[in-house]
Amino acid sequence: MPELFSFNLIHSDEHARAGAFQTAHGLLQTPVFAPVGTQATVKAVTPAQLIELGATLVLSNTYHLYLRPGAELVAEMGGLHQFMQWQGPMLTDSGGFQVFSLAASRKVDAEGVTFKSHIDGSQHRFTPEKAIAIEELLGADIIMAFDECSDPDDRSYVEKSIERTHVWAERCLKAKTRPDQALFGIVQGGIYPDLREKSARFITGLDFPGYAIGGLSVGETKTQMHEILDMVDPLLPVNKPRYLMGVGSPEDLINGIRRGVDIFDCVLPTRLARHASAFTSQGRINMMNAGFAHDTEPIEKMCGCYTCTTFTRAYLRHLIVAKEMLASTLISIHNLYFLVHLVQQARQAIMEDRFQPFADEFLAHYNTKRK
RNA sequence: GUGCCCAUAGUUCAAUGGCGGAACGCCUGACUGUGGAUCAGGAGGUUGUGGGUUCAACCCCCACUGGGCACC
Repeated sequence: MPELFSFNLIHSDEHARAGAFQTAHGLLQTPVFAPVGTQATVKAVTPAQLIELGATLVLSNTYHLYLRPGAELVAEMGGLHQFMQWQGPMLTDSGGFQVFSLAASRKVDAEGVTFKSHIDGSQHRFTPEKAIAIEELLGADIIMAFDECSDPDDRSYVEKSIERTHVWAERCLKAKTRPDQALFGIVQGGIYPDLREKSARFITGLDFPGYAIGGLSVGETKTQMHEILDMVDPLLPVNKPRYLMGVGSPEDLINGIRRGVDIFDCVLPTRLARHASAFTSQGRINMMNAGFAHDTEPIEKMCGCYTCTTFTRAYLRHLIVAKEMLASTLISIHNLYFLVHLVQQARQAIMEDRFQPFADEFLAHYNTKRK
């Protein structure tokens, strides 16, 4: 068994990488897409279904689990793996993003963030030390540093924000005590290349077993995202995994892998599924559309997922219109399978030195909505 | 059989003589380190039918059709 947290870069095809990251719950083949299970569940999907559709890494969330049911309770139940019955590699976000995107109100200072719960309005405070303590109680294999994800467009704020994030990163490292969890540092800097470079140099100067790129896919354009990824890529060490947080769409995964990203997570496939939108190789389709009422085809003909090998579009549309919860489950299974397999195919293409044509062909057929 | 009431968008209802609206539903779209939340846009009307009064009728009058209630 490889040393814990070792990253074996198995093969590269230009910037695209195929690797393997050793966690306490198994060897993680990269690139990899992680379904998001915010509240210790990937919404509408059971762990058995996650395994069947090919998921290998699941993300869960510090902010939510701290508020409900409480990190101590999860620890009492034997930790997050045992609690939610996911025995594979798991990752927890630090709560940095959620404090900024969900909390009713918040006050940031040099030491941490005071915020109000979106559930009951109660007041709480996260510091780097507190976030790490919670993540240690939860017990995921990869834990994230407590960072500030600010408005990517506000330069003067981003300047102050990355300074805070950098100090907090050091404090997270110092606060960490468990040897079986890999703490990843997070590069911030909004849409500003010079700030991204500054952040990347600082964060990679600290000894993390992996690095994340945060603060993207929060409203910037695709072009801006690609620019940042292109310039951050050479600043990150080749022998450690890179995690692009919160991304993404099928085209974002391909474009991220092309720029050296190893790990992705995103709520998109499951959220879209709950709103009846399904991925296909041609682009997204809305399964609620009246045109599918009599459609005897599966969502996608060549798809090997449980949903596509079993059910028609007409049936799925019926479930959606009737507001049956099975609709969410079946489309979630399809969307997750689609992304997990897209990334697995990308990995295979990298191994065989044909990633660029693979990526070009996929992007040529996939109808992208957002530019 | 007699009397009274009612009939407006797919549905439930507004509009009382002066440009026919709302809610829900329906049809589209959005959603990126998750609020199964939500948001945005669109279509939809010979105002039950036929007459009449009026410059002008969903609105007033008459008949008819259909529905409801009460009494025989």
